[in-house]
Amino acid sequence: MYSKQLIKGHLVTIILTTFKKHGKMYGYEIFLKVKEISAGKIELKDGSLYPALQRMQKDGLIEDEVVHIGKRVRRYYTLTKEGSTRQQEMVEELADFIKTIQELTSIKSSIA
Amino acid sequence: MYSKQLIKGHLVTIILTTFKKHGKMYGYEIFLKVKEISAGKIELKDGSLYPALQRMQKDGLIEDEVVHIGKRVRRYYTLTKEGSTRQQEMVEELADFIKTIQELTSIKSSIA
DNA sequence: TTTAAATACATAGAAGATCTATGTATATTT
DNA sequence: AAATATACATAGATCTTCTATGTATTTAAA
Repeated sequence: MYSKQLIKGHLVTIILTTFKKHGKMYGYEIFLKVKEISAGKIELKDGSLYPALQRMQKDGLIEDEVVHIGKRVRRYYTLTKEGSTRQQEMVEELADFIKTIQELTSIKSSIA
Repeated sequence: MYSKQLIKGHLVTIILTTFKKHGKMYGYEIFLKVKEISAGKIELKDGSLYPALQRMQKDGLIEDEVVHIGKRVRRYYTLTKEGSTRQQEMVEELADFIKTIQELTSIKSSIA
């Protein structure tokens, strides 16, 4: 399980990335998928997930569609084009960042 | 320049990592070093840096030493053992996390 | 020599994301 | 019948970082 701090800065990245792999998902499904594909390292809290989904929709990253399953309500979300672009940007930036950090800590760079 | 959001979650990691490379530093020096070694991609704000240093000291990650340079005051900081350990943990966790994220986005895993 | 820029630290208050805690219901399993 | 899983939601707290501001010295430029 990753630290709270780490999840904190990357909730949107995590959710967007999960959408990239699975097209259409509802909140609870996202929770399950993220847990599964992260091998249990990421367990989103519903108190974080649902507000995040609302924010992301407001920001135009995802779109929703309400479906009635028996007496239950399910709110399905799909990535928008903007959301897809954003996902790519965020992952690339993160990869670049960790590269920078790792260069700093390498033995080579600390001797040079 | 990395996005504000990205810096936001990793200020402490950035600062600790810079200490790992350079032993003893004062605030403004950290600002300069980080800017230099990140090739301008990270420019810490003093309003973020100084409070962060105070927090980190309170948390036992760094120790300070006040030095008078002429009429100026410089507050030098050094990594504690705990700070050094924390730095390693944070970088390792971040590397693991980005690996998880990247696995999710790879073509292979999205086809499989 | 006045002015601007760089050096050096600091704090107050705002903004924003996420967490904890709580609430409401239905469906399924024990 | 009770417990657990499914499903969504919100209020308020917390924490980090940002913006804005303040103070003061030193150096470079005009």
